[in-house]
Amino acid sequence: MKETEAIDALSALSQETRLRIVRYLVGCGDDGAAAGDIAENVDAAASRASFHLSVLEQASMVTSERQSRKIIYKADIEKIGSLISFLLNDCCANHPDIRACCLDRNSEYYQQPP
Amino acid sequence: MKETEAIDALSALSQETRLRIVRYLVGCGDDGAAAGDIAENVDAAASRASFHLSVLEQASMVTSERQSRKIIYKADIEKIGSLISFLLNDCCANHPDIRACCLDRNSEYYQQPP
DNA sequence: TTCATATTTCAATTATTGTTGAAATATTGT
DNA sequence: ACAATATTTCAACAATAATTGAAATATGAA
Repeated sequence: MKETEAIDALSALSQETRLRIVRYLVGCGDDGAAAGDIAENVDAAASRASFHLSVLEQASMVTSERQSRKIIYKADIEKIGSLISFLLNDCCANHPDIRACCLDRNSEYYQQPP
Repeated sequence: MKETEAIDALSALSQETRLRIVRYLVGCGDDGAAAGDIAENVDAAASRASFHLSVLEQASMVTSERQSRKIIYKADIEKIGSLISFLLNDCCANHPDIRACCLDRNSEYYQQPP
């Protein structure tokens, strides 16, 4: 992920309504959710949700696809991961103390350091 | 880290000059760098660097302390880690695919999942 | 005290972002 | 074709953020 993409992504996530949308969509998993459903769940007018969804899509944090009348949005898990990777590696030079903060001791990926 | 703090942190990092400042300060490690040194290194006027440093400090991404004439800024490694934790855990519900993106296979903490 | 250095604060300006409701577009069912 | 549903686009406005250069503040040295 390039710096400009990362800035767009960070900027997209730095807004309450949009952060709520992402949280909701991550929870929806691969089913995603329709724009109207999202608007209702984050308690925003349709036009407002639509605007914020377009910002998130611009920043590649979500994808959209029309399914008959509805437009289904999904969190773009890989791109969100890339952003976190960017923060860890590019931006923070893979700093070991920053990395340590992020490891979840309950994750199956975690191993006590030697 | 609370949502409002996370939004402040994301917002602070979503700006080119500020991202450069953080990158530079992470590179400076525990020595930190003086405001003037930072301004020069990110190629910004003193007042502009000062403004952006205050935004970063507000958001707890950096700390400052006066050392005689100079004001030394340091990256707040722990808080930056908390932000990444927030993205991984709170915001993204500890989604395994997002977490996988972020784990560095060369890290001593990494273990192949069972 | 006076001067030089380091940094911040301020006001003015410009640029970007967010909100609202109404109108426009796209799709489906009758 | 018409009506109903789902969503986006638009224009107007309000709010926030960024840049600039000049002036103010703090520190240390002669």
